[in-house]
Amino acid sequence: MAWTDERVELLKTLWAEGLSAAQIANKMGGVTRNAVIGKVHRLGLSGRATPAKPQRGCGPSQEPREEVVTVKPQQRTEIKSVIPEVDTITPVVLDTGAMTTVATIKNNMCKWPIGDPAKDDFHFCGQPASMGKSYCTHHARLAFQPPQRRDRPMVRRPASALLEKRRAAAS
DNA sequence: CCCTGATTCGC
DNA sequence: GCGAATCAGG
Repeated sequence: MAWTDERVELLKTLWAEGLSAAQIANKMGGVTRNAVIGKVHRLGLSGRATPAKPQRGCGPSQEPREEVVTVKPQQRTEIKSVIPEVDTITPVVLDTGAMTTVATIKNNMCKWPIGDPAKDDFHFCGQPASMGKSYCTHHARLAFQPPQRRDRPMVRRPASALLEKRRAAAS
């Protein structure tokens, strides 16, 4: 599938529309999200309302986009009661929106570090973690990111036959 | 595990 | 120019 004038136009439209690369790819068909992203970059139109994108390394310039967000009085469910007894030491009972410090951390609590360990506001996630686990379900997936192919030094796709095969499968 | 965009670089 | 593989992150 080639990038015809029409397809490029559609791509730009959908991209401006706020659709993700995958969604665009699915909508257009014949292309993968990678193709879409690649094309988007080549067209020079990247990063629109893209959240979470602090540029590789450490982006120096960050748009001070200050927007007034409506504060929603999120009603918290009573999950606090789930937290079992606090045997042994730890007289500190900071829970109500407070933080879980190294002193209050329990075996069944997520040990995902939050904040700067050098600062005193450093604490842990503290969310319920599976028995024997160190993190909650959300942080566990971050901690155990599946090994993403590290055989080759970088990109190395020599077998063109394999490419054709994958292409066919994708199409 | 799902997902997002960003980047590299053989083709 | 293209886009798969990979990276980096939510």
